[in-house]
Amino acid sequence: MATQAEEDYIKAIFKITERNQGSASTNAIAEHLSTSAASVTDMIKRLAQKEYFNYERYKGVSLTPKGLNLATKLIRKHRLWETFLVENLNFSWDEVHDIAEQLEHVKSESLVNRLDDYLGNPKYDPHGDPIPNAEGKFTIRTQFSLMSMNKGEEGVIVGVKEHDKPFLQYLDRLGINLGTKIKVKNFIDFDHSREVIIDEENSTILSHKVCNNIYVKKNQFI
Amino acid sequence: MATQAEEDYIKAIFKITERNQGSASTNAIAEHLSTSAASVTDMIKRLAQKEYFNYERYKGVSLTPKGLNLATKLIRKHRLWETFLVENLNFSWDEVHDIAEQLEHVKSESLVNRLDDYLGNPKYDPHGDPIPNAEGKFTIRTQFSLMSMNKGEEGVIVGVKEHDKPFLQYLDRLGINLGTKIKVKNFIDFDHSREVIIDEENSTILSHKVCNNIYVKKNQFI
DNA sequence: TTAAAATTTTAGACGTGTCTAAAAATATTT
DNA sequence: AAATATTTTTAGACACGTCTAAAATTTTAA
Repeated sequence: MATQAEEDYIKAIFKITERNQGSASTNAIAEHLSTSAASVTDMIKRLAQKEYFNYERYKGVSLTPKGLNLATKLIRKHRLWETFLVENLNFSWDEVHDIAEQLEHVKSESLVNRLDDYLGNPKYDPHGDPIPNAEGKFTIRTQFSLMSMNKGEEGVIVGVKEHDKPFLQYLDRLGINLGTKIKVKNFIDFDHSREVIIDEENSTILSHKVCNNIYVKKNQFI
Repeated sequence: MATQAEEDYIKAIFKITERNQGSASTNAIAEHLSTSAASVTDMIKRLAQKEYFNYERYKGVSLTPKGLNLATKLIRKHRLWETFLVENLNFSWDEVHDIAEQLEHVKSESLVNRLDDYLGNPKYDPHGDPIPNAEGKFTIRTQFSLMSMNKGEEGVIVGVKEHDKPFLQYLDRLGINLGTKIKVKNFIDFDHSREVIIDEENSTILSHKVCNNIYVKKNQFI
């Protein structure tokens, strides 16, 4: 049974290799976990011995099937708890990360499966991220960054890339949530920002960085 | 912020001093936590320094107000989570202890308070134990052990002393739960067991030990 | 292609929480 | 009150997870 620290490493490597396919570098892991590269090397060696990682000196690490399996379970738990916190306990989407980070380490297969049922087997969490089912499979939705939309196009917000608290609070203030309708009104070439219309009402400017962090589903009618 | 291990010690001392008022002995703590007396001494010294305990060599330990405050919070969390597991996720009362033991270490004031509200601010958990409120106060009910009832008397089950899994499962098989009506039909003097009538239907024999572990409220009409 | 920069690993140390074996203190018996 | 038994503490060790400083390796730049 993996310790909490071990689980944190496994999740970190999952998150890192999720995007830049391949292997996670020592430095990337250290940054992700706010620890030193030396600690990461130590830990990696232990976990490689426990067969969670493929590891070769100076070459970074990737998850073995065993590691991937555990990572998926952790992601499942994390996202189900986030859903519970938002849907049932009325937390807002920027408050749930740290609590779910603790709850995901609670060990009980039946707990997570009953929670899943209690929530109605949701497919996406409050940030729009897919929730793996009990077999570890999850639904991938065709989604695009808001940046990739053309002038005049319309879409619905389905997720965010960063779960950074101030970022989510900023979106809240703009009235942007999952399910919010959004239309690109204008490109501002100078700084690559966009003028958008939110829910067919307010017009506002979203920076290049913000647009890159918002996922939309195009041409969807509610 | 107390670690998980520290919290376990604080709760153990609370539980021990709850009954035999006064102080908890090193050995009692060791047994409660399934560890060695030497480890307990080590740990006690650290925690006394952190002002959770009053401690004097060879004299046992008791909780300071600071320690009592933390213990009460842990009890509150434990019992609220047990209630959630039974009421919302349909666990039975013998399955919830180990899971709640993990959940009680999750640190978030707002989580526990929102959970409390979500559950409708329950006063008692699924074992009939009182749940401290946000201020640490809890309702003590006038309750008696089943053993103290006279022949012919009637009462309602309001709690159990031991939370031992096989014991709770045994009660389940007999149809005994919180709220179950029970009437003492006969004393069996030979072994101090009792013949009782459960919910005005089945008659059965309960041993001296079992009767001592069941709490009833007498003369209560539903 | 060699030097400089960045990354990664090793070495050695530390705090937490645990252990066993032995010593010290307390409690119980006789 | 002395001997014995029990409880508690100390001493010394170890695994986990962390750290800093220095060495080794790889990558980048000149």
